[in-house]
Amino acid sequence: MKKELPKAYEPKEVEGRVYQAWEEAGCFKAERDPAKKPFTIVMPPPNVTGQLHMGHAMDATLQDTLIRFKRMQGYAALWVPGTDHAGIATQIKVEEDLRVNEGKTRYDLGREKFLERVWDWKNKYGQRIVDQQKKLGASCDWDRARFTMDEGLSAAVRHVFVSLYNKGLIYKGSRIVNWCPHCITALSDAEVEYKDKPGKLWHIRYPIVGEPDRYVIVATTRPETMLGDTGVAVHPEDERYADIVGKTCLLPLVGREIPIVADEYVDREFGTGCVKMTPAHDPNDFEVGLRHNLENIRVIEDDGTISQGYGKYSGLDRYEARKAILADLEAEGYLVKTEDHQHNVGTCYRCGNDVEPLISAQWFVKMEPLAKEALRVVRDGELKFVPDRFAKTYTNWMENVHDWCISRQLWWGHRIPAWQCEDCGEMTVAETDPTECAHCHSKRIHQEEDVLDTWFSSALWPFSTLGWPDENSEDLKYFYPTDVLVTGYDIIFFWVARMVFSGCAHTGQSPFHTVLIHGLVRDDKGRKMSKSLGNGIDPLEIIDRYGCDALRFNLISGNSPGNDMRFYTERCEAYRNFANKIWNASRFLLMNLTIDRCALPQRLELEDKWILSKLNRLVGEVTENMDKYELGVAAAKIYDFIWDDYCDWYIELTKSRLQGEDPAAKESAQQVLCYVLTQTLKLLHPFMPFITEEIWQALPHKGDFLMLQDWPTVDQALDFPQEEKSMETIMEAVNAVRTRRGEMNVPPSRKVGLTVATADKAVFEAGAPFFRRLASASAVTVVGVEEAGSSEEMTKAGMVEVITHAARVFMPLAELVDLEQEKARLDKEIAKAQKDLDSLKVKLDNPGFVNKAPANVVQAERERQEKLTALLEKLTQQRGAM
RNA sequence: GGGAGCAUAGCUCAGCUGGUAGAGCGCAUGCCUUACACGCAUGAUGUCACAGGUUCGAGCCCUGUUGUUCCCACCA
Repeated sequence: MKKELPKAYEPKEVEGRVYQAWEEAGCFKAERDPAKKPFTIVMPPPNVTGQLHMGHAMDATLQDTLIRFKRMQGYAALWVPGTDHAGIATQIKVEEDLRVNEGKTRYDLGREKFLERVWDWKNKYGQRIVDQQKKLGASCDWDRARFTMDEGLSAAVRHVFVSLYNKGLIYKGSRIVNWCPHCITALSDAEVEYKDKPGKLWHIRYPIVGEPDRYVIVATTRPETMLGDTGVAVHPEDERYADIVGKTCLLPLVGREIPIVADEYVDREFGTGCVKMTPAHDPNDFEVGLRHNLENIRVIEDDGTISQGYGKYSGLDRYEARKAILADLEAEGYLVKTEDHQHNVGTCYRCGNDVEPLISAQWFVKMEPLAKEALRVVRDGELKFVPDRFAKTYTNWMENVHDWCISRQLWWGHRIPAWQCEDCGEMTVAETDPTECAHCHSKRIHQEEDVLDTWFSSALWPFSTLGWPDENSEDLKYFYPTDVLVTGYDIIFFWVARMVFSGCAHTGQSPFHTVLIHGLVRDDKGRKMSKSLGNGIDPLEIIDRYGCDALRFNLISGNSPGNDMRFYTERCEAYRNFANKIWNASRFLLMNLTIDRCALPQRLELEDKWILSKLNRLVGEVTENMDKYELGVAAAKIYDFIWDDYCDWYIELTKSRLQGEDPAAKESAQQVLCYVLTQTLKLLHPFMPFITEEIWQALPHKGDFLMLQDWPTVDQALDFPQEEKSMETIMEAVNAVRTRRGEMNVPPSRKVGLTVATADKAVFEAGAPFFRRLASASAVTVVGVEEAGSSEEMTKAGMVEVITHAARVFMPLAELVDLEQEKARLDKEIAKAQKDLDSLKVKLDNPGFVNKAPANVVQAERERQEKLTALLEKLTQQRGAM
């Protein structure tokens, strides 16, 4: 049975091998089993050509921990992996590659050839992130891996598009949209990030037509848009301007005559109370324009340059044009003044450039009817957020959501399945490519050039990956709806919200019942990890240095759900040490192991009952914490149990048996050690899968893999509250002796005989061997309370006295005592006991407490009072003897 | 302009339904005690941001204040 393990745990040697063994044995495969309950998680699909970062690592670790836990609990646990085609991100990468290596643009290649390049790119790099996830120990069912542009998922996308279109929930229209002139595409509201930037507020004079020397002064942060001004607005109740409403003014530089209108939108207090209206380039102006029939004149092109027809400004970039226009306004005396002004600028979440609002023909999803159901499922508790405050974030967004712009002027993605007829102008929207116009049967139809927003396909992920829209899909029937969705709070709007309304709309139910939200992993200074800052920490590097288990433990413990965490490499070191601790505890057991079967012995010693009782409670608590998604708390409890209870105490307590002469005692110690370790490994496995599997394989076991073992359950027969207490009185005495020896600087090598005077003779007799090993005792004599001499007598006999609640312990070390120091220490101890006792007395004398507090709390305080009184008495006696 | 989070030991953070404040790292002292120096033992350090309130009892619940971070929102 004996198996040699290296002295220190070497994760690198273990992880790859263990993972391969799991994979080859099919441990990750989820089978549809009518006898089991399903438990499903779909992985947030990372960008197919992306690289694993710390955020992924945390996300995946949480999911893997949950799925392993449920799998061990006997669920048919399915974790669906996959990747996202990531429209803009991927297309930009390939375009960049094309530019750098061949000096070409995508237009040089043409749509078809370019898409071939992207697929090549995807095939080249698509496996990378999957391999990286495997390094994290992810127990996904890889055979079920999906890609958002797979045939099946594309069919789902198309099905949804057609269905929404037919219900009138998808439409095409000319609206003002967020446009990125750098990515040259429309964006959805969610893809715009607002940033506070310092800017200027320019005051410009617009002369009033027919009233020489009269003019209005408008204030603007974007003077270049004046080329597209088609009106000026004032507040209807603004007396300053009442008489000019209805008149027109002359647009400087352009010479266009534009109306002055009155609209509630205008804030009288801001600037001059006059606002220039550029309906084609400002969402508010657009709205005002609708109300007053203002013309929409687009002056900025898709690439951010000024349109033709504006003389020297045409062709200039919008910010170059701004400079030129300002210079001209100034030269011609139209610029009245310039103020500094802080304002909120929309930027593209991909490239960071300023978004240009402009009017464009785009496809939209009508949100209001969809949002209704998505709100209801949360309101009715069919969908819960953990922590629940994120439900509010979600609800708030959903209640105020605008129509979703889903068309993107890209090539990489799901092309919009709509064909426009050149003859009748109507759209034909169909699941299979049409050959003629559905309205006039003309063959002269052509498909829309645009593709769909990437999030349109990810919104279907929980069901499209399971075979939907095929209602006969067995996976869909069995595993859907899924259970928990794990993701960061940063994509609640992008993804979670859209999955929920999509699930509700297309499958009639919320795609999952719980959303577990985690925070961001930041660097050690609290900054977001980012490429531009170069402060990212590569999870693979950490794995390489400290092992996957240490990384996982770090990511799970020490933070609570929904809160950001700072990543400290030092903590990986701490958890590597923890892994090593377990490793060595196991090594110790294996070195002492003579049995080949691990079962609890008939006869249990005091210390066995103590550890078993503690283990039992651990099992209950950890399970409960896991059920409540308190993974960090669960992890901490296991950590403490293994290090403090099992290693620092229990292993030490068994040594006298293991190294003694009694074969039966030897064996029983092994049995309990082995049993407790095995159970603990099961509890730890979801958190630290590799080391636990590796050790378990070396221990006596039944079954093939730890990861497929049953999760431990609470066993009432292993509750030993009395023994726990007894053991604790011994531990208290051991600690007290250690402390005193420490204070007197007695080296551990100096062993002395101890005399223990106690009312619990049996307990301390049972515990006598522990004092030898744990408290440097050469011999232990246990006597009754009445058999020991008074403090005075014992001191005279050269004894040092140590007092605990349950015992007085004497050590013949009087010559080492510094009497003054000793007196001071005792005085301090007495004062503390007295103080505690006093406050206890106040408490217990308070009728409010005695009458209103729960009986068990009152009882506990009474017991404490008794114990403290006894302790104080003993201490006082000892002090008196000095 | 709305909304949310955070404020606990030198640092980073836990603290589950209110019942005598915890961990890791760091620090101090002593130990290579035949599982582990990636270790063992011992020790020091907290007006739980501030002010009120509820309660027999508050780090935890309520109100307000301050500081800080974030999200949402069409003020040019």
